[in-house]
Amino acid sequence: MNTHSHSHNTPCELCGSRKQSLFSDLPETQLCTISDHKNLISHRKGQILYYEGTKPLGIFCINSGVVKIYKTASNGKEQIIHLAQKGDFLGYAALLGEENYTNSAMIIEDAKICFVPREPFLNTLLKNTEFFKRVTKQLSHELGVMEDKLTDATQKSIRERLAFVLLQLANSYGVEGGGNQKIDLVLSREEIAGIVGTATESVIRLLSEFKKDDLIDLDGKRIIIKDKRGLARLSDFYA
Amino acid sequence: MNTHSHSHNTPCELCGSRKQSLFSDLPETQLCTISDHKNLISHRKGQILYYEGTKPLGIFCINSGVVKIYKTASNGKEQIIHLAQKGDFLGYAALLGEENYTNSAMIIEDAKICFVPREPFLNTLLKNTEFFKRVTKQLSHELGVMEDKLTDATQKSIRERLAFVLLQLANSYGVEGGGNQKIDLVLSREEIAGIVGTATESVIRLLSEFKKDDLIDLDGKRIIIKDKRGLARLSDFYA
DNA sequence: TGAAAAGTGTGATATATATCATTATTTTTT
DNA sequence: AAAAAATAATGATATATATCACACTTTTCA
Repeated sequence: MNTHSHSHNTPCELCGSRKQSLFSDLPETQLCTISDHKNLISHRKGQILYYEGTKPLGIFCINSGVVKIYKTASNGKEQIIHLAQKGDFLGYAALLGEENYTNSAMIIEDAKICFVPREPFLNTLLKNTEFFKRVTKQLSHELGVMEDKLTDATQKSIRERLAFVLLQLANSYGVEGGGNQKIDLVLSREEIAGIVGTATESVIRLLSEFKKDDLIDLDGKRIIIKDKRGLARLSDFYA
Repeated sequence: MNTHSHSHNTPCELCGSRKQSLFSDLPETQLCTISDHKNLISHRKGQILYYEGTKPLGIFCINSGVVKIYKTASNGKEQIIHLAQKGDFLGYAALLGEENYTNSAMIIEDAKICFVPREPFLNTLLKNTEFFKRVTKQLSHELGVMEDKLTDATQKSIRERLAFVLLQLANSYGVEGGGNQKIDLVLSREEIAGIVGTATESVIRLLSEFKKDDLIDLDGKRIIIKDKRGLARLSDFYA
């Protein structure tokens, strides 16, 4: 390993996104094991991290950028399962499930991502039960989230779901400005449709409807949330 | 513990459904720990095992019978997440996720179910890494299944989904008879609607349409699969 | 055993959303 | 900077499915 690649390959101990990740509580020695084997790679928007149906060789830990996790349905449309960002782990479910990837991952905002090979990851998991528990806890949590998504998908209208998705995006990617919140993430209308689970045209139409109703504003691809409460009412999400 | 309850409380070592469960590879001593703390309870159809939002105190292992795992949507309708049967574990995701139950569980076919309290279960998990891995593997697998369900829910029609659900039910609960397969499980039309994620009337209408098209036959609540291939074609499920 | 309740089946109707077609706009490429 | 490609927007249309209303049947239970 040369000096150059080292300078790009910050050790986990010093990694800023570690604190937000499942690695946050790992003791020094185990962190070093991970760190020694990991490999930081820069990815440009549009690149594929892995494909559904292929064999996982390790896990990915996002240092910066945004990744969409999606499935391609039999009609060719993409269902986006979730958007992963800084600190998120990718691909560990497939690894732990001893299955091929059940989904694909594509970079949607330029990203730096560490790859940790199977062995050091699994070894650390087995050596450190607390860490194992933490990973399992995350897995269980994601299962609960998926149950919510399924229920919403079958029982709510597209309008409700879109309003809800906008609120979630604002939560995760919102930046303040002029009293409003702007969703600071470039998503095509087609991708928004993939998150909601609907047709692109429906998203376009509903967005302009929301704009007409002063719930949002459109600034090119960016969406500005003007009336959070109104969207929440629309999304049927109280509680 | 008196003789009576003992006779009802077969030790795990002798339990017939154990072989199909996550407990199947547990060594004798650990199995005894579980066995000593478990409690077998008989449940009648309609009884609730646990409610969404409550705290899990242990896990359930189904010895016989069928349990529906469901969520109640904001419109009051039930989304059935899955049907659990002999050998299935229930509630471990909530336990491992250290969260309240994210769903509810109701008996839909008279059942005998063992309850294993939190502590012996978690202790065994931590003592036996192989067992822990196996549970985690199952969890990961379920996550993949949920991704499929979400994608189907957003991208397939109700007709396609109903056809697919019938095939799955035939797989899990089918009994041979007269060359055809009969789904040997009593589900109300409303419950089928809850699995598919649609309105009860739509299920009723589509079922009679399937019958008209000679894909199925209706014998009261039971459904007889006459043309598996036809249903598969309809469900858009090749591969 | 008979009344009440729950579940099933059918019809009429409304409507949200998918689909197809076309134009306008933005982004990318050369 | 022009050309090509991709994306966004809008309109017209079709239709699957939800919803409401009511009759019929089966199950529950008092």
